[in-house]
Amino acid sequence: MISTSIENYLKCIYQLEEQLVGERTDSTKGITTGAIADRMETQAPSVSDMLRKLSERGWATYEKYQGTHLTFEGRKIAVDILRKHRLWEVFLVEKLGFKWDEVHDIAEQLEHVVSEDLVDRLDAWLGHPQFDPHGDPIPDKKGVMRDKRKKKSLHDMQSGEAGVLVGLGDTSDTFLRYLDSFEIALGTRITVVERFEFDGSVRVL
Amino acid sequence: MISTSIENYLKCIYQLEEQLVGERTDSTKGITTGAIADRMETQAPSVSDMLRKLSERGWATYEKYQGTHLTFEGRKIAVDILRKHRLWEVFLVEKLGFKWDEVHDIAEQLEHVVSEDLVDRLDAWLGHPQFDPHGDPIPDKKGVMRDKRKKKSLHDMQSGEAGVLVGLGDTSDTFLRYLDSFEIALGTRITVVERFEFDGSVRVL
DNA sequence: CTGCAAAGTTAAGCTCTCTCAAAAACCTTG
DNA sequence: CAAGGTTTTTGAGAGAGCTTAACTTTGCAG
Repeated sequence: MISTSIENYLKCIYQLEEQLVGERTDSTKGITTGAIADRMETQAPSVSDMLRKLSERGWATYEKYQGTHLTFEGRKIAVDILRKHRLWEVFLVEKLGFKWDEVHDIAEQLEHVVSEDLVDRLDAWLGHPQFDPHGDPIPDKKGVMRDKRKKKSLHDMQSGEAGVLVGLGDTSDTFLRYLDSFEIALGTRITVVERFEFDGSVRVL
Repeated sequence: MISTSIENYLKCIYQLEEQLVGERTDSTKGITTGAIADRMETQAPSVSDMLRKLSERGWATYEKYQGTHLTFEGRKIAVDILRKHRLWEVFLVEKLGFKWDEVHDIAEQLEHVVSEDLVDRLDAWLGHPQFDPHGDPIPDKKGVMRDKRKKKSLHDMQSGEAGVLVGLGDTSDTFLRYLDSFEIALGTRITVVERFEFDGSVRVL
């Protein structure tokens, strides 16, 4: 039996690893205890404890002071949780009419419901959606994400360049509501008007 | 914060109390520790522990060796869980196409998801259903069940009497599958053909 | 290359919920 | 109405997951 807590740790580590892919990094060291503790809003000792347990169970590699990496098995579990999370988000927004900034906490609970049959049916009934309401790709049953869109970060765009918003780096409620207030949503066409080099922010249209 | 465990105990006690209403009973003693332990498939000491905790929190009355009764507050929580359980069952059967004997375990998990908004939207989206797939009434937001049908137990029917199946006493998977094998479902018209007094069973058509 | 601050780990202890064993209360029956 | 059997409670303890405090390792700055 995999506890909810373990599922959350695996998901967290997975997402931190994903995040690193985008950044230039040495990656000699794994995901650090501190990074995990920050993201999970818990204390470092809890993380140390859990990392030991995860490596005992074969879901993560872990050497003291060296951080952690998910194993293949661990990644499989994490991706499955992510799949459930994002499918439920689609359900909440498309069927129940929630706004995209309201669904995270609920999906966080629903993602831990255990039933392969349920997930399969939900997926099929929703029409095998490829992206969740925040534009994040939804892995298929085998854990494969087919993200066919060419994504480009706003920071890497030049003045005058245009594109369509397909995803977000920060999906916090406050940021989502901030975007809502400008009527910016997934699918909104955006043109970069001005770049402020001093802090990397941009003004868009 | 109400734990999943507490929710399950409250629901269990509620259902045992409901069950007693139908039976002629002295009811001087409350719901017994043993009955709860049986139904929850746990040990009696766990139940004693929990009853103490429930009464401390004001959700049940409890005197040693005298069994327990839910307070008004406790009953409110139990009914709310039941509402969620049954709404999710409707969802699983009507939207995702599960069979009525497959949904119990999943609903058992979904019922613990916490979000008032979610339940309200689910209820509205399903069209405020009055009954779950097993024919049990779904309480409204205020906890009121409006079960307008006149129910009669099979055991109380005479030979030759007919009626429509609207609910079940036993909703175990095995019993539901047994009924399925005879193509008996909610809404099926049933006529009592024969009564076997020796064990109270009946043959129906 | 050394010393010190930051990061990480170990240790001790808390809560929750469970179990098994033993003691206590209850109740039925002769 | 007492004796025995059943039910319930108490007690001791385990495992998961958390916290704080104390200690260790790391790695950067001088």
